[in-house]
Amino acid sequence: MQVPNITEVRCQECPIRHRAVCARCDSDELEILNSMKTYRHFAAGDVILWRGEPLEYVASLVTGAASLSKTLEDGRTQMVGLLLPSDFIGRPGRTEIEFDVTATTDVTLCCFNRSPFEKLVEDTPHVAQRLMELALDELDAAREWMLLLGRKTAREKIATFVEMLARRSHVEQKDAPRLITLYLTRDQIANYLGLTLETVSRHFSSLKKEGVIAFSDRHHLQVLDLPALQEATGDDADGGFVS
Amino acid sequence: MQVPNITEVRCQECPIRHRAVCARCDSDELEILNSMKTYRHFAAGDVILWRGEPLEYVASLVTGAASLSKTLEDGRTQMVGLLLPSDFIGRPGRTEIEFDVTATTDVTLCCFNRSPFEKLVEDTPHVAQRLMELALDELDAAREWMLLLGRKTAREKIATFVEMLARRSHVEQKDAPRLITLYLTRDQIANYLGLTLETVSRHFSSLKKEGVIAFSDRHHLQVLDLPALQEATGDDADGGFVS
DNA sequence: ACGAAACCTTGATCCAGATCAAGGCGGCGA
DNA sequence: TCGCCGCCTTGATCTGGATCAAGGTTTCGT
Repeated sequence: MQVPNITEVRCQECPIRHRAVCARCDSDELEILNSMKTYRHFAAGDVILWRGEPLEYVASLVTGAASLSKTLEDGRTQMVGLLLPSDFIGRPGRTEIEFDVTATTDVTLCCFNRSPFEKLVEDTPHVAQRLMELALDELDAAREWMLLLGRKTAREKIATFVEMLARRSHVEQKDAPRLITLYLTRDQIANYLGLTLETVSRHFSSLKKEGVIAFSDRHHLQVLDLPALQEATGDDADGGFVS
Repeated sequence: MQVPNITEVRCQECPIRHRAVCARCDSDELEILNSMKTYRHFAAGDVILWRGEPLEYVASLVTGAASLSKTLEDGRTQMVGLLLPSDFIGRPGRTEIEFDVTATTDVTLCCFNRSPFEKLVEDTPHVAQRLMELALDELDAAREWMLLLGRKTAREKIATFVEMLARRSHVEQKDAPRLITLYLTRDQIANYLGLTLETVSRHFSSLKKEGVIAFSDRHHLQVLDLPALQEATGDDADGGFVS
C-alpha cells in the first residue's frame, strides 16, 4: 500500500511549489503550510479515496497521476478527471466527494488535515484565490471534455487525447522527437473517452497505419504528422500551437 | 434586443440575494455591490456573450435561463451548462470565455464591470469564498454530466433530464402535482444530452406510452410514476428524495 | 526459465441511435 | 381567417461503435 518515496522536501524546494494551491503564498504563509503538511504514498492501482467516504484530508498531488471516476449502478464507469502533479484533491466546505480517486501510477500526495486547512482558507486570501483558479481551470477542462464525450466520433476522441498528451509533454521536454508516454492502459483510456477498449485499440491501429503516430512500445508513442493529428481532432483550427 | 423588465431592485430585496455571488455579504458589502451594479435584459434566443469576445462585465443571472455551449468546426454543438437564477457568468482573472452564452428564455442580468469587480474580489473574502463555492458546485454538476454523456443510453439520459427538472421544480413549488416546465425545445434538449432531436422525441413518446410521464402540452409535463422514472435513470438508488 | 495472468489486437456480428424522409400541429402575421 | 413557418412526431434505413470471440504479447512472480 504505502510506497516509500524520496520527494519529501520543504515547501521552498517543492517541485510543484509554483503551480499548486500554495502558488501565491509568500514565505510566511509557506512556513505555516510546511508545518501542517504530511506526505502519503500510494501504489499504482490503489484507491486513494472512495466516493462518499468521510474526507479527512485534502491534498496536492506531488508526483504521479490519479484518476477521478464515477460509476453507474450496473458497473459502467466514466473517468471524469485526470489529476497530474500540482492538481488539488478534495474541496473545503464538503465532508465527502462525489467520485472515486484512484492512483493510476505510483503517487505522492502532500496532505493537509481538512479542518485546519479550512481555517487556513478562511484566513489566507492567497490560498482561497489560488483554489478558485484551480477550480475554474478544472471547470474549463470538464466542459471541453463534455464536448468530446457528447459530440466527437471515436477517431476524434483518440486524436484529441493524443494531441492533449503531445501538447502537455511538449511543455515539459522541449526536444524535437515528441516521445509521449501513455500513463493509462487501453481500458483506462476507454473509460476516459467514453469508448470500449476494442474501439480504442482499433483507432490507435488505424492512426498508426496512416502514419500519423508510431508506437515504440505499448505505452510510448511518437507523433509523426502533427497537422494530420490536429485535423483529426475535429476542433477549430486555433493556431495557438508552437512548433 | 433589450427587453424591459421590472425586477430591478435594491440588493436587499433581490430575489437571488441569498444564493448568488453576494450570498455571504454583510450589509456594508451589499451597499458597495448595489452601487456597482447595472441591469441588462435579453430576449429569448439572443446571444449574451460570444466565445473569445473580450469580457467587459461579469454578471449574476436574476431571472430566466441561459445556456453555455461549445461548437466543433463542422457545426456540431454541445451544451455544457444551463444557467438558472443566481448562477454566475464570467470568471475573474480571464478576459474571455471558452463558450457561447445564449438566452434560452427572456433573461435579466445583474452586471458588474469586470475590473472593478476583480478588485472587489481581491478585497472581499466573502465574495471570493462564494465565488469558489459556485465554481465547485458547477464542477460537480459538470462531472455528473460527463457520466451522462459518456455512459448513459438515450433513455437514461432523458429520464435523468426529467428527474433533474422534477427535483428542481419540487424544491420551488411544494404542491403535489409536480407539473414541470421544459424551458428548452426538443432541439436544445438534444444538444444538452448529446443526442439528436428525433431520439429525444422518440424517448419522450415511449415514456409517455409507458405511463411514466404525461404531457399537458409540448412544454409542460407531469411525472406520473416517479419510482419508474428514477429506475430509468440508471443511477444508484440514492434514496435522498423527499416524497 | 517457466507458467499464469494481465493486457492488447484483430475479426465477425449486432444494435442503438443517427440520418433521411414525410407529414402533423399550433401560433402568429397579414 | 388563411397560410406560412417553426417545431414536433413517427417511420424507414443506415452505420459507428458495442459486443462477442479468439488468439497474441508482455510482465511478473516463483
